[in-house]
Amino acid sequence: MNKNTTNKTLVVVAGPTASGKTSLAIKLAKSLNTEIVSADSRQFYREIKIGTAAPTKEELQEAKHHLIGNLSIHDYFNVFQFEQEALSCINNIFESNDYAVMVGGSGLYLDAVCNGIDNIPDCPQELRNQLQNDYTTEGLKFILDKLKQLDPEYYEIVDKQNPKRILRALEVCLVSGKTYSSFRQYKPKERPFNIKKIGLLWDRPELVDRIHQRVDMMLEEGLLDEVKSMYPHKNLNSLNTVGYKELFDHFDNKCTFEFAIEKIKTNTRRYAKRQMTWFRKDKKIQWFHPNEYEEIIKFVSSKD
RNA sequence: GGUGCCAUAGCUCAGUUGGUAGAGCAAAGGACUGAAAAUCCUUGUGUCCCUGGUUCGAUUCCAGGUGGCACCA
Repeated sequence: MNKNTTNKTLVVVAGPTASGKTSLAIKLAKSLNTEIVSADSRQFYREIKIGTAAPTKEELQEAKHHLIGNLSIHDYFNVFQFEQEALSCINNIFESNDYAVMVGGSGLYLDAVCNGIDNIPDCPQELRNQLQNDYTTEGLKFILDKLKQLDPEYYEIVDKQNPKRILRALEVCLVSGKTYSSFRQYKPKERPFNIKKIGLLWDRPELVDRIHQRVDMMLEEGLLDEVKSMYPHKNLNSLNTVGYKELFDHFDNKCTFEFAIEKIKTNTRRYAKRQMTWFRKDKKIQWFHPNEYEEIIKFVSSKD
């Protein structure tokens, strides 16, 4: 199906945390009479609703959401799986609808759906643990040298101070017997639908204010209890998340409660900043102030 | 009221034997293909409280002011 002949449109709502994505997505879904697919790398864990600012019960009733609370913190999940599942949701919605709404703040996840992501092999946990162990005991240079050997091409361009990048490349080389570079095609996948991207833009001081208020609100809603109940699982990746890791430190007596809360605010501000760094690069995003709803609707329903 | 100590970056503070300054934190900018709310990189931020004095030159020494803290009345 050609892009120009389809009348299906995926409306993407992007923006930093606390920018009002959830409520805009619901408004759009209601007015377009359609459903929402979440692209949030934390809100699909059902145990951590408060700290991830997942849509509330009431919000979920206003519009049908997909990929919210559909996983447990113990489940393994990755971007490639996300691409498949999100696409399948979107296609289902398009069977009875011309529009679908996708909302989320995880840039990599949004891009996986909009542009596709290369099919690079996954890695068994044992090998991953072993490589991680190599890194902790032998150091960065050791794994870097290994990568130089296995994939000299990627070695040239890899961020040599970022162990995660190096370890991922290594595991792919070892699992596949091919170079990591050979999988990295970056060939955009054609999607059988139009994509319209909306970005929510605030002045920085306004956004910072909203972030602080939201953290305070989370506390009122019972964040502390939620984090407490997650404490036994604090080493899971799904809980390496702003709002949780800081309070785990407090429970471990590494800092006071007040300090942990300040740290949550700081880390949320930084997270928002990183999100903006990612989104700014995407020239297809049309930026709006969140109260420009008329303009947003006009943009969504415009022909091009 | 008296005495002592302090006043330097947004914050906490270091420093300059007199040649206009630097750490941590915060902040800003950036990278990013299966753990991405993760992980990683870069970069500053200044009437050195004010006024006068000494000096070629004062943020640094001296005096006075102002503000803060402590102690004594």
